[in-house]
Amino acid sequence: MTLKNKPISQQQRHSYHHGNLSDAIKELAIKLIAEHGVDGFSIRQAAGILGVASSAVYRHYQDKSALLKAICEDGFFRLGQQWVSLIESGVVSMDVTPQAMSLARFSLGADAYFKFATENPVVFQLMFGPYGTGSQDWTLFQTHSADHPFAMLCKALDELKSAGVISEKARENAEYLAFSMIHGISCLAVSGVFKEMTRDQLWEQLTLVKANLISGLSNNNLQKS
Amino acid sequence: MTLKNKPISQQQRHSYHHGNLSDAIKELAIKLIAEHGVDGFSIRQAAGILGVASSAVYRHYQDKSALLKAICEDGFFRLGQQWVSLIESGVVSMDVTPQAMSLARFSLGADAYFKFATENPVVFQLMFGPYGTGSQDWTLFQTHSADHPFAMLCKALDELKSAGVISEKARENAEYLAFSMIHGISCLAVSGVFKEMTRDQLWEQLTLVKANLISGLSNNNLQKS
DNA sequence: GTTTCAATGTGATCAATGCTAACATAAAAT
DNA sequence: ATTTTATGTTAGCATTGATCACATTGAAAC
Repeated sequence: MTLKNKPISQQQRHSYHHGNLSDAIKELAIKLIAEHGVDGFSIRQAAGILGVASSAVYRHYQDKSALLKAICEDGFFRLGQQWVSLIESGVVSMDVTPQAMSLARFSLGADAYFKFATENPVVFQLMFGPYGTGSQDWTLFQTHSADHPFAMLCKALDELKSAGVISEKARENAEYLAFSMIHGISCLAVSGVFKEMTRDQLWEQLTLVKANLISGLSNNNLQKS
Repeated sequence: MTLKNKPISQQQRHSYHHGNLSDAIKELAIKLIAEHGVDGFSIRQAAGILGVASSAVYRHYQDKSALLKAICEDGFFRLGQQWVSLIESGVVSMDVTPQAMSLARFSLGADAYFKFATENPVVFQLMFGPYGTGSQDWTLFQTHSADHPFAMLCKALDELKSAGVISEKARENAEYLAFSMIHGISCLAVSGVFKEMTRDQLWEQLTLVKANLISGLSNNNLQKS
């Protein structure tokens, strides 16, 4: 996602060059996929809506899967951003214990993840589908960069350990455990399984998951099956 | 999935009628999707491999999405079957407490879910994708039937409650909590996020999830965030 | 046993799609 | 001003999903 941010142009362009086709097609693709599903989406149709020849798209993306993968990359980036911004926006009262602080920050991070998933269902599903983490070249889920969602989760868990909420032993291997749970509820919320729940009921389920996770981690009796 | 089970015929048929096209195309579709992705799969190619005109497929499925949905239906059915069979195969020693018994049965159920997902990644991803739970007509995830995976999960939780492993309060709303966790780990295992883990490491993660879930549920301190 | 008919498979065909190639234009670099 | 690079256009090919009229089969009805 570059910095130029022209909105999807209702106003038709009159110049030969579109000006921001690379971003515009990603934005439009998300909208169209939401309406007609991922394989109801065609580059030709999207290009037509943008008033551009379909072949122009191939100047920006090698093929259809490259376009979808780019959307996934944006998704991971935005998810990371929102995780940070929600955590930082939440730290207003300063007279809290380190324990409560680390818990609140962990909770807000999970909220950000869940919020992103439910507000961007198309992108979220793409991110963990064949064009995202399922794709061959493994650049999307590199956890090394500090602003990656997974790295943030690890950091939140570290804080819980430092604050003494969870033990050192519980901290080990807690990453994938916590990730599984937060991802699981987000996944189901987006998949249609929770179709009949209200928004509030969905968030209530997330609350249960978070509470259960922390409770289990602080108990630290992780005996084998 | 009907009962006739001709294997994918290497031996070419010589009769005008294929005999079991309806099943054969489903079986082949799963194989081809595993190789070339869901939108690299074409009815024409599959029909060609089966030595049949592509139009013949449309005698059995209204369109491509109907075929994929049928695969999802089979998936839910088989998952239910395997859940039952794994549970029942595991109950050999009879001199155990009801607590241990209910725990073991719950654990085996979760194992069956995870096993199905990792052994049938294509079907599992389809099941919770646009053609499965994400499809419009809501027949796939009707939890009413007793042999449905979700119904079995509920039953396993009931047993935990009856055996006194978890409290009545913990039992409330535990369905979606437990489902989220078991589904979450299965989902990630299949999505490619855990690409670098060995099979044993994957199962270790599942063990952690199960332990954390039970631990949290038996603590029952589900305070709101 | 013949007839009838529903189930299943065939071949031709259409519009839409992914993608490429050769060419055109604008913007940027020199 | 000229050249180069980025971006867009038109035409076109091969493949696909889907439908049509027609062919073949097997089994039920007679």
